[in-house]
Formats: sequence, C-alpha cells, structure tokens
Amino acid sequence: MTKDGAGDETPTLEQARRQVEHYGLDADPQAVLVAVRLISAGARVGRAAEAHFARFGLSTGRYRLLADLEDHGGEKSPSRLAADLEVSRATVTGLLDGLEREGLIARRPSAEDGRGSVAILTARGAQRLRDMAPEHFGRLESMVGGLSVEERAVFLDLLARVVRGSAALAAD
Amino acid sequence: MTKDGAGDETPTLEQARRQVEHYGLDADPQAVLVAVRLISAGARVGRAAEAHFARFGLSTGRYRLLADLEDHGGEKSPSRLAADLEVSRATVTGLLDGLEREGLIARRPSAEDGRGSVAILTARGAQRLRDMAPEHFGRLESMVGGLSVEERAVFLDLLARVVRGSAALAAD
DNA sequence: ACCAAGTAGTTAGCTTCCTAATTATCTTGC
DNA sequence: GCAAGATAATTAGGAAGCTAACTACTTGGT
Repeated sequence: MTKDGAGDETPTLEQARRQVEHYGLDADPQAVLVAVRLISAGARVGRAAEAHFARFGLSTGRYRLLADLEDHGGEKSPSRLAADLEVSRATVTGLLDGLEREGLIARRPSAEDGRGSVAILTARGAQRLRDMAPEHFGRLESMVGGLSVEERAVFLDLLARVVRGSAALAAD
Repeated sequence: MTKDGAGDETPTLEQARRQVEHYGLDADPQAVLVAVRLISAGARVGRAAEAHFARFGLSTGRYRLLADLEDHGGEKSPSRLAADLEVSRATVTGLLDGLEREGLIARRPSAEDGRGSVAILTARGAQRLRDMAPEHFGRLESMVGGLSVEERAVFLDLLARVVRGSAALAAD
C-alpha cells in the first residue's frame, strides 16, 4: 500500500541518489528526496490553491485575510494582520487595496493610534465568505479525502515538524 | 509524542471548527485543518526555499532548472524543461534569460528542429552547482532531520497522495 | 506539392509576494 | 518639553509564476 505506484512524481529517488553521488557527498538520498519533494509539493499545492480561490474572485492571500478578519470579529489593524498571516506589512497593504477596491473590506483610521488604521470586514465581504463556504470547505475536504483520520493526524504532526525544520533552510 | 506542542501553528483546530460551525456546514474540521495547514505550509516552505537559494544567487526555479539540466547531461530543449519542471514554457524562457545573463547556461539553435533551441549548462553553471552542493544538500538534510527514516517514508507517501488530492482543489 | 493545423519559443501584461525607503505619528530619556 | 529613536502604513521597484497572443517553423491530409 505504501508502494510508490505514482510514476509521475517529479523528482525521483534515482535523481536524488545520482546527485548526491555525483558530488561525492555522504548525504542521505532519502532525506534529500523528502526535502526536494516537499519544496516541489509546496509550489504545486500553492498553485492549486491559487486556482481554487480564483474561482471566487480572490487569491489565497486575500481569502486568508478575509477569513482571519471574520474569525477575529471583523476588525483588525494591518500590522496585526501581517503578524497573524505571516506576511509582510507591505503585502497586507496590497491585499487590503484589492479587497477595498472590491468593497469587501473598508479602512478606517484607528481611534487609539494616529498612525494606525483598522481594516473592517464589510457586509459584502462577509457575504462573499458565506457564498463560497459550502464549495470551499467541500473542496478542502475532498483534497485530503484520500487520507484516513489516523493518517491525517500523522500527516499534521509530520507537516508541523517539517515546517519547523524548513526554518533551517533559510536560517543562519 | 504526537502532542501538539507547537503553539505557533498558524491556523488552529479551534479556528477550523469555529468556521465550519459558523456556516452551519457538516465538514470535518480536522480535514479542513489539514488542508488549510497544507496550503499555509506550502507557502512557508516555498519562501524558505526561496531564501535558501538566494544565498547562492539563484531562485528555486533557476536552481531546479540548472539541476535538471545537469542530471540530463547538460542539454535540454526549453519545452522539455517546462514539461519536466512542471512550469509553463513562458516561465522557462524567463528562467533561461536570467541564467544566460549570468553565464550559467547558453542557448543554441536546435540541429533537428528549426523552431527549437537547446539550453546548455556552461562550465560556470556546473561550477555553481558544485560550489553550492555541500551546503545545499546539508541544509536539505537538516530540514527533514527531525524525522526518522520510517517517518520520512510515511511522509513521502502521504505527501504524494495529498498532492494528488490537491488537483481536486482546482479541478472541474 | 500545398495549405491547414499544430508546436517551439518569445513577448506582453497580470498577480503575488518580497525588501528598502518614505512619511507620519508615538514614546522615551534627558 | 523636546529631540531621538521606534513603529504604522504606504510607495517604489524587483522576481517568479501565469495566460494569451504573436512569429517562425514543421507536419499531415488531400
């Protein structure tokens, strides 16, 4: 069951082995393969998500912002959004620009801080989330539908650990 | 051992549960969480990889192209590169432009096909790969170093199945 | 042999994200 | 109480990916 069987998986164990050998390194080809596949999978899933959100006139970033806003009561400062979504403040500015243009959020100056502002989910923004919910969650569910409940738990755990490890890629 | 313990995982099970409830849907919050975390993890890993390759003056796409070229004997047509790397031909044109500007690849018209051309790994390109190999593979290894050999095999299997499932996101 | 349709590569224009620099405001330390 | 430094948001500019449209060549049907 754990047999490979795929056939079209982009980087193969063979390629990984060949590369490691080629440079005379003692790295574990399996570990390298996992890392490379993960990077590749990240890009593919990201693109699939982008296409998914595009069906609703949103991007991954815009949807995440909208959903985060609603989950937080409909109001949040751009800085907090940036921190919570783990993107830069400049990116949040861009996402808000697009969402504001479509009337899904509104900006209001902050009452407490003269420098700051607050992003507010509009009725139209909330409606958009409501409209897409059934299909959105349905598709998300079918995305992982091939995994059993236990497998999902395992995957969640492994994924978290690998994401933590990915910090090592960029770190120093 | 499978305990959460993370604390900073971006979307939580609570959030997923709240959202599903909020819309009165019967989706499984755990499945939704897995999907959402995967999308989020994909973006994070992608950015980490981008930062990693930037240390060597490359991007993820450029590195993948260079590595694929070397693995294939140093010569390949842009179309095949696009197919093998799973990006569009236009993207390959852009990657080749950048790599050619830095002298890491060269372009030559195809002998067999008057429309086609061939990308060739230059000595300098091969050298670049050689220079970065020890650190590159070392970092890749440490990225998944938190996983045992068995866990890596499981992860590889689950990852492949979930990537296949991600097609369902965009499909239809 | 020739015209139609397909394919290779590029170009143009879009989006997302980034970093760095700018402007305005807040907060501290003296 | 005011100058110096931090912080909020924006702007400007860059890279990677996409699709669609264009050019040049090849191939296949009649």
